[in-house]
Amino acid sequence: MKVGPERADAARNREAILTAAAELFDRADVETVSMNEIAEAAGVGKGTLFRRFSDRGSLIEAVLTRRAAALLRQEQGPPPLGPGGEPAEALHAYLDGLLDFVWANRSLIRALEQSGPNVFYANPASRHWIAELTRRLAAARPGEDADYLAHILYTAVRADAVDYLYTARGMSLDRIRAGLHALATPAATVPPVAATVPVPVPVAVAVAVAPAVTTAVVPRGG
Amino acid sequence: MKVGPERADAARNREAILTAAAELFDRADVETVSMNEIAEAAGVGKGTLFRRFSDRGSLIEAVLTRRAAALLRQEQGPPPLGPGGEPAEALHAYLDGLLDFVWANRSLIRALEQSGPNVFYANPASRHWIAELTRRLAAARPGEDADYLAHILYTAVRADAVDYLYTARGMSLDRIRAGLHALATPAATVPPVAATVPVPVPVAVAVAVAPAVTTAVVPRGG
DNA sequence: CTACGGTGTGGACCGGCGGTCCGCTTGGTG
DNA sequence: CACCAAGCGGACCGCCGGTCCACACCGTAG
Repeated sequence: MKVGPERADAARNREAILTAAAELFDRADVETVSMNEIAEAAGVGKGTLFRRFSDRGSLIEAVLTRRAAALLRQEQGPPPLGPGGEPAEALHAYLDGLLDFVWANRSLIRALEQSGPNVFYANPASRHWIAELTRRLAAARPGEDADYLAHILYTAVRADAVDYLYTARGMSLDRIRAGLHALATPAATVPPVAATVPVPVPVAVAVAVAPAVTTAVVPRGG
Repeated sequence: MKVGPERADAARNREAILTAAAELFDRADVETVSMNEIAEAAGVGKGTLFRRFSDRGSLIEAVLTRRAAALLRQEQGPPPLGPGGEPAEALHAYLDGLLDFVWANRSLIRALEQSGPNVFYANPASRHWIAELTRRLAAARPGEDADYLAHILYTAVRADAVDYLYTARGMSLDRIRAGLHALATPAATVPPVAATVPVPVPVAVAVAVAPAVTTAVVPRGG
């Protein structure tokens, strides 16, 4: 397993592939985008495509990981999204960040969800987010089953679920957000819940689709 | 479009296909079961298979619909699962029924979830269950966003989610059930929630996998 | 019981998929 | 510049879901 420097053409092709894949996946209906198309759009051969990304799933994961980087960076920034601050607020800010991320990347995430059993829950980014949710829930709602609740909250922001609620059921993103926050609010302190949008919606993350950016993919001599 | 009686051999083959498919799907990893295999296992040609079930998704749906019949029948029985009775109890009994059904048929439901975008939410049985959940939630928790909550509760019993919690996270079915009930409990009346299993677990449905049963498919020589 | 029409059958066949292979090209190095 | 491994690309593979059609067999009319 060579981890060393990548040849210039290889790095260039990796970029081309990731960019082309991201664009095609965003266009629509990820299921219908074939590896052939991606290779062609990226201007590389199929062999090259599969040399960089061993299979379909790992390509999708790579595209998504890059998108997730923005969110992960913010997690290490200042509160409320970053560590520290009041537990309940930290939890709600986190949920907002997650929902915004999912919303911005929903078609891609749907692709990931479809790409194999359990990859949605089992992939590293998800595990990180669930763990973080669990931590914040445990802080905000001691005495409850934080682990279970974290999984449910994370399930509640699954791309296909959110997409279905929005597209097929006509729920606004704000309504979904409000519901999510209500779900996360400790039973003890929950107000009557005004069924509208009482939540602050603070940080909002704004990962958006992002123009890919590269920022030194091959650090090499790190 | 002939809707009348099916020829004897056609009916026999339909049964054979449904039975074989159900068995293969239950064996493991639904994604890996091909239509070819099903046809072979059922002892029919591929043409026959596709004549009865226009595509993969509709075959899966047909198998599942048959399984769901048991649950739907109980819904029209006596309370708490059937109509009438105290709202909160009706809601919890319903969730139990749903969870048990999902548990008993999880591999099949996972197949359905994978068979296309939104088919999990959009198929008739799901819509029915979600609507029923909404009704019971609205009765048990007036003033809240019952529609959203119903979808979240239904999402919380998605086969892959439950399966992941059980298999990968080692949560017992009882723990999952307890979490589900806590989620459904109105904020106002929720006790400290003992993180263990305080729920009654009343009706339990017991749909199980059911040995398919045929009930006189090929009368012929009566 | 026989003749017959059309529904039902089955497996060869199809286009395209994800993935592999390998002879040729090209970037990096001394 | 010479060298050669890393990289490349597209022909190729096995198999998938799905289609097609010559033929079989069911059910009925006589």
